[in-house]
Order: sequence, then C-alpha cells, then structure tokens
Amino acid sequence: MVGSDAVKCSECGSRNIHRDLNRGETSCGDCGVVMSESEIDPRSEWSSFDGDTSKVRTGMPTSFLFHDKGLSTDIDHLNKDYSGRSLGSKQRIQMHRMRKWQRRSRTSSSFERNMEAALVELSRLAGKMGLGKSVREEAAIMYRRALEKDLIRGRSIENMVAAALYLANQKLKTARSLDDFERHSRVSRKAIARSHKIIKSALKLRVEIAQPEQYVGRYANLLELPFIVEKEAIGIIDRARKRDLTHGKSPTGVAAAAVYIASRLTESMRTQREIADISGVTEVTIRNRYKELCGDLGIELD
DNA sequence: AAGACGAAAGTGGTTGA
DNA sequence: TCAACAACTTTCGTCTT
Repeated sequence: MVGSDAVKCSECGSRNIHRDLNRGETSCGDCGVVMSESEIDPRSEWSSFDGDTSKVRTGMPTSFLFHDKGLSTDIDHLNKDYSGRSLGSKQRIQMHRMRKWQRRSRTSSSFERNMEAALVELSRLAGKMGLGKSVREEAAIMYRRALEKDLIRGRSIENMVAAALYLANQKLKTARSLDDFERHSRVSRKAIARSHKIIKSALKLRVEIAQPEQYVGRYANLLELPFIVEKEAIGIIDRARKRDLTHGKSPTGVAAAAVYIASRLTESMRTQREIADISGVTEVTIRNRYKELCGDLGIELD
C-alpha cells in the first residue's frame, strides 16, 4: 500500500479507510464506497496439512469467481522452453497436443462453458448493484452447485444468476430487495422469485427471512446519515418488534420509517421523499409505518 | 413553494378451501 | 384453481411550515 497521505476516500475525502484482506476489498469507513477490489492478498497462505508453513503457491487465494478457481496455468503459443530455446519437433508435437488438451479441459465441456458465461453475468450484475466480493463468491458457489444438480437446463443463465445472487445476498444480509434486483437486471422480479425458490429447495439452503435492521445501514449510507441515526433507527425497530409491530409488514417499509423517525429525532432530518427515493418504499407507506410506530412506542416528533 | 397528510381506488402476492 | 385478504402503491386534493 502507498503512504498514508495518499489513502483518502475518492468520494468523501475521508481518511477512515478500511482494508479487508479476506475480501480483497478497500473501502471507506465513512461513506462505504468500495475503492478497489480483487487485490492480491499479500499474506502467505497458512493452510498446510503437514505442519510445514512454507507457501505452496503465490498469487491470489483460490476463488470461486474464476470458472477454474483461478488455478490454471497457461501454456503459451511460443514453441520455446523456459530458457528461450526452441523446441525440437518431437516436443513441438507434444506441446501442440497439450495445448489442445488444455483448451478442451478448460472450456469444452458444456459445464465449464455455462459456468464461464454465468460468471461474466454475475460480475456484471453484482458490479451494477454494488455488491462486494464475498456475496459474489457465495453466489458463484450456489450457482455451481445448482449447475451440478442440473437445475439450470431449460432456464436462462441470466435468470439463474440473478436468483443465486439474490440468495447469496439474503444469506450474507447485504440488504438488497427484489425491487433492487428488478431495477438492475433484465429478469423480472417474478422470475427471480420463482427461480430462487427452486435453488433454495434443491440445495436445501436455510436462509433467514430479511429483517428490517438489515436495510437500515444501507439506507443510512445512501442518505449520508451519521452513525447515531443508524443506531437510533435500529433501537426503534428493536422496540417495535417487542410490540409485534413488524410482523407481516415489509422489512423495507419498517426500516424506511424507522430511519425517517430517527432522522427527525436528530439534527439530520431527511424528507419522506428522499427516503422513498433511495429505499423504493413509497411516501405513503413510510407515513403509515411511522405513524404506527410513533403511536405505539410513544414517540413525539415536533 | 416544499413537505406532509390522508382518502380512495388499484395492484400483486399469500393463504386456505 | 379460485376467491378472500392484507400490505403496498398510485393518484390527487388539502393542510402546514
């Protein structure tokens, strides 16, 4: 990494930069913007099975984001050996065979071709939605398993990738609703909803249903609200749950209302319109929810 | 003028016969 | 498969700051 002077957030200028080596991500601790991804993990790999701590290989740790998990070695097209000498005809024929074999093994099976196409779409969609590497990895694993179970045949890759990403997002609680997916994917929310259920049951995945708290952090971020507001909003939701005001209500609606109340209780108030815009919940619903919450929790807004 | 309010009608998803 | 149902949205006129 460069000197600390150069490490400033490109968005807000903050120096509160957080580097997550596990996810290969550098992000701003204040506004949450991800500044770079897919960095090479500078640490050596510690996993060794014989107690010997020597590095087995260098480069990035293995990742499910490459269809061959990033471990393939390229056989180049020059008929030279490592020292640059030309190869004899015998070796040349052998090299030719190896290259052909390599091409086959890497992409010729329909499985690998599908996986490759899926990963391209996965990274496109995840990038567009601002989803980090851990979610992408999780989605890639789910997709791979779905592909192994032959769930993809007859359905579009685009559709199933969106479904896998949606599931991964739920599992890792990264707060993206079906509406968010519909906004960024060409696949309809209906199709994503249907496919994600198929994957979920076939892979026997247990994913907790979304809770309002999960959305608070993201909303607060998008609204550039300080952390106290976030904390306040989570407190409100906590109390609301104890009074059973959250059951059967959409988590986004509850979260949006809680953020609205919290923002009004502090100096950094946001309008219903602003919150509606970033959350995808209408002003009317925010109103209904926040009236409910204020009434039952005895919160007074001036 | 902007924001908040609430009534009324419409939409899409869930549930249970 | 269908109807009933609650939550949510859309639209719009009115009130408040």
